[in-house]
Amino acid sequence: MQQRRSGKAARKPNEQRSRETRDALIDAARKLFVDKGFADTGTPEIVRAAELTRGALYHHFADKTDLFRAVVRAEFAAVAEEIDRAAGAPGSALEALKKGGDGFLDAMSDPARVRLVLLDGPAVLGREEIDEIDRSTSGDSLRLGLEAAIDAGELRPLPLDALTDVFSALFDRAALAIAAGGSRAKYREAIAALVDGLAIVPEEAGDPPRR
Amino acid sequence: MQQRRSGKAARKPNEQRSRETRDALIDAARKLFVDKGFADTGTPEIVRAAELTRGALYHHFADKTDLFRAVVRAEFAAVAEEIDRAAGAPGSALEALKKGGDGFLDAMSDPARVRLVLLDGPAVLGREEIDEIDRSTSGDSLRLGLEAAIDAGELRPLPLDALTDVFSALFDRAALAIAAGGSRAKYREAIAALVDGLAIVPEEAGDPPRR
DNA sequence: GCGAATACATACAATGTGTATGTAAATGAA
DNA sequence: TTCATTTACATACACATTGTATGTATTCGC
Repeated sequence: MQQRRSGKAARKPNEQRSRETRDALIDAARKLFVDKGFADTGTPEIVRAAELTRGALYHHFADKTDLFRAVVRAEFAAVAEEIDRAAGAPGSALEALKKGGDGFLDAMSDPARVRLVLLDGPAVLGREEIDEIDRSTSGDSLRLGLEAAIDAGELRPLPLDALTDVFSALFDRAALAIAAGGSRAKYREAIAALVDGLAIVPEEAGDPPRR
Repeated sequence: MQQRRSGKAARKPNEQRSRETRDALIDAARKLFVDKGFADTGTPEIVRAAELTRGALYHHFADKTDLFRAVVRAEFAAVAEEIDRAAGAPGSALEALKKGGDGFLDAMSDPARVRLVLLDGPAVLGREEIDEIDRSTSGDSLRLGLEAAIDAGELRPLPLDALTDVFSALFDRAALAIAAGGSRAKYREAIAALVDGLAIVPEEAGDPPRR
């Protein structure tokens, strides 16, 4: 016989082993980063939780920040997926925007996620990198939605960059506030009012929307 | 003769000495926190820049975070002062809001300040404490402005908490984007459009504002 | 089956944080 | 004035954490 199969639980192929180790580290780190923040979480604690050693961590990640990066990326990916799944049928461009916004707030209903994506993320990785991650995962769907609405003549034409950014800020803050105990209904109302305010009402339709 | 006045540069009274030391620490820390971030700035570096020792730092501040807190508080105070100074004559409630917004963006035109107040601040001290500092310094002027505009019938009635928060987010993001090189004019236009969208147009005035 | 690469574990060096302790000058009461 | 106390630091230290260097067992590719 070869050295394998000697009763001692054979090792898994490298690829699977690596993936499992990485995932274990990311999972453990996510929990700790969320509970105590990036700065107050040490690598010894992370590997203890993952039942590994720091050697494994520094083999798979360049440093602690790089592990955090992986955690945040995974979180963004999960958010994007949830939003996509909740997107549903198109309808009007404005409707799509609204749906997307709701999807975002749903996806962000987890305070842990909010902390990672909106608080520690930008501070640790920098806004620049966070924006890049955002674009690469959620596919710039907000910008596209706004552009479509403007092109469809449903929304007043405004600088797209700024508008996108400003709406993104709106939703981010709403998510932050809701995670902190704020009333989701009130934030939805406020945001809806802002969107409606930018909507172009068909000439003869009379009054602007009242609700 | 007494031991004083022996040519060796007498020490200053305690109060003044303390104030100068604290200020020196805060100044040095501010510069470093801005340049390299909170986490990557060590206390040895700070005291070296301030030409003091860590003993002085830990005498005046509970820990590194407490020093950061002092830096951020000073920054908020400076912002509030600038805004107040730029406030000028009242005019309509909506005008006051606009003035306040411009004042904020002016005060926030320093990227260093943006980083302290909008990036590292919330991450290090927590959003809760930052909000409290904000309220205690800028005196909740945004909320009051919005409330006044609503009461004056110039703005659609919406949940004040959420509206305040959402507008605050708008301005914060604009400041962030402008500090990162974005076009101030575009953000002003986008925000102005949002405000106008919420404005109540007098019954007979006809079209909603176009610009 | 064998050399090379992979996936770790262990040991180590450097740095930073907070604390304990020591000291000189300022303060305040007698 | 004197002297005890408090203030404002400086110095020394104990501890934790980070990243790196090194060692080792498998697995991979030929």
